[in-house]
Amino acid sequence: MLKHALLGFLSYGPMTGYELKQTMDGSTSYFWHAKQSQIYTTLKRMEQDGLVASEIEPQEKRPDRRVYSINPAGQAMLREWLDAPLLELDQRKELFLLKMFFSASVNKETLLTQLRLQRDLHQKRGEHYRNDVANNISVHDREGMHNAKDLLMWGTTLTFGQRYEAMYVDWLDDLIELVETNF
Amino acid sequence: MLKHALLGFLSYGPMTGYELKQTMDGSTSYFWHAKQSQIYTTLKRMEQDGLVASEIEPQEKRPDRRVYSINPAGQAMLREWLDAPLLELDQRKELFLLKMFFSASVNKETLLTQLRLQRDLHQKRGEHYRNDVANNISVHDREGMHNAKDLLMWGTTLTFGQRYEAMYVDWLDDLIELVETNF
DNA sequence: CGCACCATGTAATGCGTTACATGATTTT
DNA sequence: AAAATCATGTAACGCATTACATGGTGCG
Repeated sequence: MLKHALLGFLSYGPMTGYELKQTMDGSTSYFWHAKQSQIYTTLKRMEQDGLVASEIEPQEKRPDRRVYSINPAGQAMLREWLDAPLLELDQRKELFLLKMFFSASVNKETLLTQLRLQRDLHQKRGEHYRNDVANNISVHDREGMHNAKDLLMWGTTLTFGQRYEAMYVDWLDDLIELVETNF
Repeated sequence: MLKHALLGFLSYGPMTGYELKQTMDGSTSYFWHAKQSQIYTTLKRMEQDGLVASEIEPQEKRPDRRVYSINPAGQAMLREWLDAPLLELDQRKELFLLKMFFSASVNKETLLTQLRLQRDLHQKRGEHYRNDVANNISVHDREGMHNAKDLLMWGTTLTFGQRYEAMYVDWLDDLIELVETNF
């Protein structure tokens, strides 16, 4: 749920909706993302529910900023969420696998085109993690605003992303070979 | 989208909403699932849109069955969907990773409990794929109603599921060790 | 006797996306 | 001169979940 992600980020310090969007895009985006519009509406609702507070910070030459900060109720909810174990795995949805499941009747070349494109996309995303995201984390490191545990947890989710993409590419390579010889 | 999954299954032959739910649970559920209620409402909408047709099959001692079959418009839509390549990766959402991202402040033992539980769940799901789902596919094999290509594609999605769970368990093992020594 | 299975659906709510709406400043 | 960035939001729509509602059959 977006609410928890926003509480998590706001626990590091006050931020605007705009900044939250950017921060998410540069960190959790490969396992949690949201559109600008959803962030704004969710923050508004969270304020009504007393989880966060906002203050308008006037600016010249730039639109005014609405800066949100977490308040005690929000902090309590974040803590509760973090402490509660996930008792069940969420069922995933992977459109590409669904397509493959039903693709026996697809023309060989059409299928190979799709598989190679998909391979390319996962390859690129894997590289993106190794470069951009890793870089982003080390920037926060140098800022010295976060402790070693934070960096460990951020790094570990990044590792997950890399391994996931590597596994995906391997699987696609195997499937491409299978289709080339068996279709 | 559920619509495509339903069209895919109905392309194998007519089925009721109830049977579609069961079939999905026993095959695509680890990359595409739906609740009974959603299946019924979606089928209804698809019939209004002219993608499928339904006929009521009266039964004694059992509630009447509403049997759906795919019609030409549905077949065309399925074909179109299968032939169109996915140009972008869908952004995933993985609640557990989000939690880990913000878990630096969580108590060591609480965190380890969560990690071990999660490891257990993924381990079990991996086994489930190796047993139940694989078995399900070989049943369809013996029925002789599907060709070699179908079985190849079904098997390959199953392989994906197994590798995914194996990767997940490995990652959790590494993280557990990291937390044990560094927290 | 109780539980699982067969079999269908509707209503309310929640989460998320797309489209709409504005407009100045800074970078290429 | 055009595009990206800064900065905010609302409205309509779509997909999915949860809860509600019903009731007979078969098995242990």
